[in-house]
Amino acid sequence: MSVTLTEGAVEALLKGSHMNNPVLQMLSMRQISNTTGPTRFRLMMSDGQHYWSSFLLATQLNKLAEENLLLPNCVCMLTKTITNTLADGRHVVVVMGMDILQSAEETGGKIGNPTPFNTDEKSSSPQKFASSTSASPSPSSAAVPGPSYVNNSTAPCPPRGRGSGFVGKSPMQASPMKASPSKFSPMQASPMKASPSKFSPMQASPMKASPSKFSPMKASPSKFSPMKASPSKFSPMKASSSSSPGSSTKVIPIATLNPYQSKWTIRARVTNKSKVRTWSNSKGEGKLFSFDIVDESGEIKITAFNKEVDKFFSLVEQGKVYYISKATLKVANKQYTTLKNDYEMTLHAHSSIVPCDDSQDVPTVHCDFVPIAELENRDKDSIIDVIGVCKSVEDVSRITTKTSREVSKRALNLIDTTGKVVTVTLWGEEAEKFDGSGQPVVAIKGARLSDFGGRSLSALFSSTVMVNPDIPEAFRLRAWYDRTGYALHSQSLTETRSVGSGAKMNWKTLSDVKNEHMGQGEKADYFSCVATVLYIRKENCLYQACPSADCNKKVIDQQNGLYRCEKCNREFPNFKYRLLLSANLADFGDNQWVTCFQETAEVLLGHSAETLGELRDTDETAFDEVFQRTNFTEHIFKNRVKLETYNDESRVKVTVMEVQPIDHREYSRRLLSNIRKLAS
DNA sequence: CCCCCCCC
Repeated sequence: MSVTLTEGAVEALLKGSHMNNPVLQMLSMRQISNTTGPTRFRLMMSDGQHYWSSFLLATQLNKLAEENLLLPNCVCMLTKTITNTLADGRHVVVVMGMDILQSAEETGGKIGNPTPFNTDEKSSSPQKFASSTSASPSPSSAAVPGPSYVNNSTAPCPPRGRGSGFVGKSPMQASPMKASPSKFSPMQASPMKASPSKFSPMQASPMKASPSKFSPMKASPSKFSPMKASPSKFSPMKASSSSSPGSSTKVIPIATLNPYQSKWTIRARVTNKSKVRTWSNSKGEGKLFSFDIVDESGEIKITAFNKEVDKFFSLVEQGKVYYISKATLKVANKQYTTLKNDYEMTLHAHSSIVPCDDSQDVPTVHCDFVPIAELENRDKDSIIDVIGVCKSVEDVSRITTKTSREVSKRALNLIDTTGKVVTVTLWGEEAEKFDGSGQPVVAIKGARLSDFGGRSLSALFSSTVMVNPDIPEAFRLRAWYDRTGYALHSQSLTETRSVGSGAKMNWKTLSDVKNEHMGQGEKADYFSCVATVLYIRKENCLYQACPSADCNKKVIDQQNGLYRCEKCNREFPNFKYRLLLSANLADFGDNQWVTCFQETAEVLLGHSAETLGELRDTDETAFDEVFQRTNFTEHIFKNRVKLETYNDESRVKVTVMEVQPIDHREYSRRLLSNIRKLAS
C-alpha cells in the first residue's frame, strides 16, 4: 500500500483553508504535562514539504497514542481539525478526527525531506484566514475586529440520523471515521459543512406550516447555514449594535460551540430553567441550578454552581433571550442529558450573561412531536416530544417513592388526531399546579416513554410542559378536537382497566352474565364483552318514527300521505326511519339475545337508519347484504342488563349501549394483563 | 462540582 502526503496541507491547515481530509505524516509526538485535566499530546506533522509541531491531539483521540497506534512515521488522514490562533498569533491545529492510513512500521521512515514551515511568510491577520475559508462558522466574522481564532473543519458531514430538522439525535452514529472514537464527533453536529437543506426543518419537521416565531420553521434555510452570508442572525455587527458584551466577540451558533474555541458569544433563548438545588456528597456540598438554551442551530445545557447561582439565578428567566459568553464547554454526560448536544456548559466567575432585547427571531422551542399512535413503535425509555388535548385528568395525589421520598403526581390523558390516547404523568409542583379544566392542549418536550400499561409517558426534570402553547400545532389540535375529536371513539395506549370513552369496563363472558345473575338486582348492571354477531333479525328492524327532533315515537301511517304521532298528537307529511335491532351475540361459551337501538345499530350495521330505510324500499338485495356482511363480525359490546317484567313474566333484557371495534393489540394486551393478575 | 427523573 502506498500513500501520498497532501502537499501544502501544513500551510493550508495553519491558514484555516478548507482541506478535504489531508494526509500527513506524524514525525514526532510528545506529552504535554498538565496539572489539571487529561494528558494532551502534541504532534509534529509533515506534508512531505513542510512540517509543523503545533498539532494538538484532541483528548478523545488520546487512546490512539496510548495504544501505540499513533507512532512516529505513521501516516494519518486528518478527518477533522480546528485551527486556533492564540492571542500571540501562533497557530495551533487541534486534531479532532484522524484515520491512521499506514502504520509507522509499514511506512518505515520519514517521507521526503520536509522543512519547518515559516510562519513569517504570513503577512495576513487572522481575519484574512477566516475569510479565506469556506468553513468558517460565520463568514461575516471576517469583518469583526480582532477575532482570536479561526474555525475550520475538514470533516465531511454525514446525513443526519433522523428526519428531525437540525436536531438530529445522534450524528455520531453515522461517523465514517474508523479511528476516531465513535462517541465523539461533535463537529458533525456542526452546520459548518452541511448543505443548507440539511438544516432546513422544512423538509422533515412536523412543524411544517408553522408561521410563528415559536417555530424554527420561520428561520429561512440560510439561517441554518452559516456558510451562506447570513446577514443578521449570527452577525457580529448586529451583536455589537445591540447590548452584546464586548466588541470583539462574535455571535456564533450553538451548534458550532466546542471546547477548542476561546472567545465566543452565543445568543439564545432559555427554554427550561431549574430550581436551585443543593447537594451534599463525599466530594463536598453546594448548590446549583441549570437551564437549557436554544438558538436557530441547536440547544445546550448550562449549569451554574454556588456563587454563579447567586449571580445569575434571578437574571436568567425562562423564555428570555441572552448573550452568553465566557463559559466552560465540556463533553456532556449523555447519561444525564436529553439535549441534542455533545457538550454542555458551566458558568464561572468571568462568565457573562446579558439580556438581549431584540430576540424575535430566536426560536423558543425545538419540538419534534411524535404522533400518539406512533408511540407504540418507539422504544421504551426514549425521550420524545408530544402534544395532545388533555381529554381527562386525574386528581393530584401523593405517593412515596422507593427511597421514601414523598412526591405529588398527576396523570393526564392526551389525545391527538391519530385518535389514540396516552397517559402522561406529571410530578411534583408541575402535578400540583396543573389545571386541566377546559381540556387544554398540552405539549411536553422531552417526556420519557415507558411501557407501563402498554405505553405511557412520564415527565422528567428536564421536560418542559406547556399548556396551550402559542404554536400552530396547538391551534390545529384545538380546532380538530372541538370539531370532531371530542366525539371520537379513542383508544388508549395506556391500559388502565378501561377502554373507550373512559368509563370503567366490567369484562364478562356471556355465561358469566347468567351465572352471576347479573341484572336481577334492583338496579341495572353493566358489562362489556367481546362477542361475534351470529344473527340479526331483519324483520321489523326499522320503524317509521316521529320526525320531531326529540321524539322517536312510532308513527301511524294514515294512508293519506300523513303520519300521526300519538305522543306529539300531530300529523306529519313525513317520518324518519329508526333502527331497533334484535341480535344474537355469541362468545366461546354462550350466546345472548340483545337489543340495539338507533346509534348502536347504525355502528353495528355500518349504515345510517335513513340509508337502510331507503335500501329496504328500493333494493332489497342490497339491504339483505348489509345484514349478511354484519353476521360473524366481532366487536366489543358495552351492555346494560336488567330484569324486566311484562304481563307477570320476568326476563333479563340486555341492551347494547356501545359498539366498538376491537383493537387487537389492545385486546391481547388486556388478555395478557388479566392472565398475569390471575397468576399472581 | 449535579445527575433527583419517582407511583401504579
